[in-house]
Amino acid sequence: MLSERRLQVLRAIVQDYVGTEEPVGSKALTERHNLGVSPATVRNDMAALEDEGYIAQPHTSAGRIPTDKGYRLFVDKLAGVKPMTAPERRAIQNFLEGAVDLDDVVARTVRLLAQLTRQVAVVQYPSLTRSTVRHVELLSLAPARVMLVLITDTGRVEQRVVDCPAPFGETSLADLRARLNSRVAGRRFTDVPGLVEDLPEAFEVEDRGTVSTVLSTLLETLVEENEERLMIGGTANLTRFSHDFPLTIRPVLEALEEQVVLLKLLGEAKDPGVTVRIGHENAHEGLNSTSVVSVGYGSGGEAVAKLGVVGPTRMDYPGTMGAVRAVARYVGQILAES
Amino acid sequence: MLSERRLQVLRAIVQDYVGTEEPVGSKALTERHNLGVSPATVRNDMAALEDEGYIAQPHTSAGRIPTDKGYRLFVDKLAGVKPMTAPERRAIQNFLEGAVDLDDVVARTVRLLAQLTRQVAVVQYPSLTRSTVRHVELLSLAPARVMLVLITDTGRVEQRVVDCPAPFGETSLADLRARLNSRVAGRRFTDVPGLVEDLPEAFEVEDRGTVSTVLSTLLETLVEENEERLMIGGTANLTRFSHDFPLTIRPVLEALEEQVVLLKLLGEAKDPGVTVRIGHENAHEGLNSTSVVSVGYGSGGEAVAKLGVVGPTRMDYPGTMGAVRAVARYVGQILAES
DNA sequence: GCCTGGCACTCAGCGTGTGCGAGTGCCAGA
DNA sequence: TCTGGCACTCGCACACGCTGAGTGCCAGGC
Repeated sequence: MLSERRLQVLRAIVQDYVGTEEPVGSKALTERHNLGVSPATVRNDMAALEDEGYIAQPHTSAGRIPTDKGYRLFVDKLAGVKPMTAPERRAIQNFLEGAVDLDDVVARTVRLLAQLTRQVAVVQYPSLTRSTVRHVELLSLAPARVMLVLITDTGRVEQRVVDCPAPFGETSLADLRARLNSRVAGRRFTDVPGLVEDLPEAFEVEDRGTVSTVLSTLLETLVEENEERLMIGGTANLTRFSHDFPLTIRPVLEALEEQVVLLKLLGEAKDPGVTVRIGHENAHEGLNSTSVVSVGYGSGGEAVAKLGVVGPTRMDYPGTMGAVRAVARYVGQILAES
Repeated sequence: MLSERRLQVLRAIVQDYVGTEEPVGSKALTERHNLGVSPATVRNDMAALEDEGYIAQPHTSAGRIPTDKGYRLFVDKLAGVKPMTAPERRAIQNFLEGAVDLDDVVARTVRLLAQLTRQVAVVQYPSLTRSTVRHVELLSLAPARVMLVLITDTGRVEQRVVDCPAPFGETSLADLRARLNSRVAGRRFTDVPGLVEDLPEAFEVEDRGTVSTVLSTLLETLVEENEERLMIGGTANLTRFSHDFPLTIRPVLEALEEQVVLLKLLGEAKDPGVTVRIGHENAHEGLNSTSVVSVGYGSGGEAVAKLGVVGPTRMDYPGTMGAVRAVARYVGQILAES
């Protein structure tokens, strides 16, 4: 177990390193933080911290920098979440309130997060697993062609064109529309399959094929929608660090282009609160020199999707976590209102 | 007017520079291209080309590199468009044919372009100015709340929630839906305003306010939709050139995040064919060291939107133009089919 | 037992100096 | 008009030495 002072030293190292972006030595530490001890003592503490793997030297005769493990300890034990100031909170709220539709909410959130944290922002579209169906609309495009429009309570609209096995009359269509809505409107996506199972039986034999086709398309859409989309922004912020890790920017950009990677990244975070994954804790290789700060957000109490930022391991964790948490809260509010 | 040989020399310089990314000298030129003259002669030609502003020296005692003006001449007079090979064309077609909806088409196109050209790809969503309305759907969410869903022939779906000034009954809603669709279905966006102008008059006085509100929201949506969205990909390719212009990557990334800038960029290209904007020809400062190759695409003969790539001025113009043109063609085909 | 000051050591970074070589411009001759 | 030759320029790579920040270790003090 590390002594209290050694933890202080580690905290000071992390803070200084995040600020200066340069390895920090024992003398500088005692000067900038009043630890009440001499550099020599700090050196001993540093040696101990290095033995334990919390800090490392880039090369002999250089200062120390925190390791992933050091950051982890810092985040877990040494630093809290820095709350946003009241003006900042107001600014967030104002900015988000101008949104006109879901796309706009997500786009604004991305820009906001990127600006606040000066890092790369990633926002997942609200998921539909927890969502409910607001309305299902069926339109006849041609005798044997139906357009299916699904409207969710999160404001998403999805459409599919269905080719029917047989012509389908307007009255049958209206009938199906009415029956469908009375059963699934207001219900959760996950419940829909069970609710419509026996629906074809209510129709004439010649229409049953079409009804089944429409229903299976609907179920398909529900599932597909679950494969989330996401939006990303602020990649220009990556270049702020390019002088430190110019060769790392490449794989990071590549990873950020792979939606699958990002979805996994966000998905891994299971905590109810803000989750931080540091350096090698990220499964994806290209992101081994970055940290991901993410959190779930949702319209009710429940999280329906995630958002977060990607930045260098050397980031201002308390501030970033505060910003991410605050943005998530306000996005949740906005979604609940609309 | 430049002599034929001098044009040859310019072409050779551009080709070599694109290939090697290093300033090219007179000796290397005569060795790699059989121009039939000695390096000394080439030097004289180079001096002339430099006087005219087609090439420049990064510093004394270095080889020459093409200027923006040089590239311009190269693109206009010295190089054609390199057509795709048959296997490449097949690959493009196969890749695009797997798309399930409009989002998917655009997403695939971006990835395809980025891969083919190994540069940053930008694809504008198909514009709606030329589009027609397939269907307008109205749903009652609450007594004084209506959801408006607009479905276009390009497969786009847009929705807006309308707060009505007064409660609006189901029958009135059905009436409005029917009248609206009979007037605008199949019509062009631009024609819609004139077609619905007198529609409120057909309704009872107490409903007219609501009808007007719904109609103006519809018109708003049509206009807003015109403010195009776009998708971008392949930014990781920028890093391939970072060793040449490490300080330029920042403004480029920033410019690429500004949708407005990109839309302007694509919008500027007026030619029916492939348009190339080189270096300082781009209005935006951040893109002064890049070239933009763009082209319109559309489902019929008409171009409904644009797509293109952004890369360093030192790019393989014939190949890039070929790829851009080919992709645009196939995307047009796909859109026409669906 | 822990902290402190002192001391010798290490080593990245920086500025200077030097040689190399690619490339140039110019000129006289074919 | 082209060519070969020649002197010149200058960026680049490498070697060298210095400096200073930082370290580890140790003996002495509280």
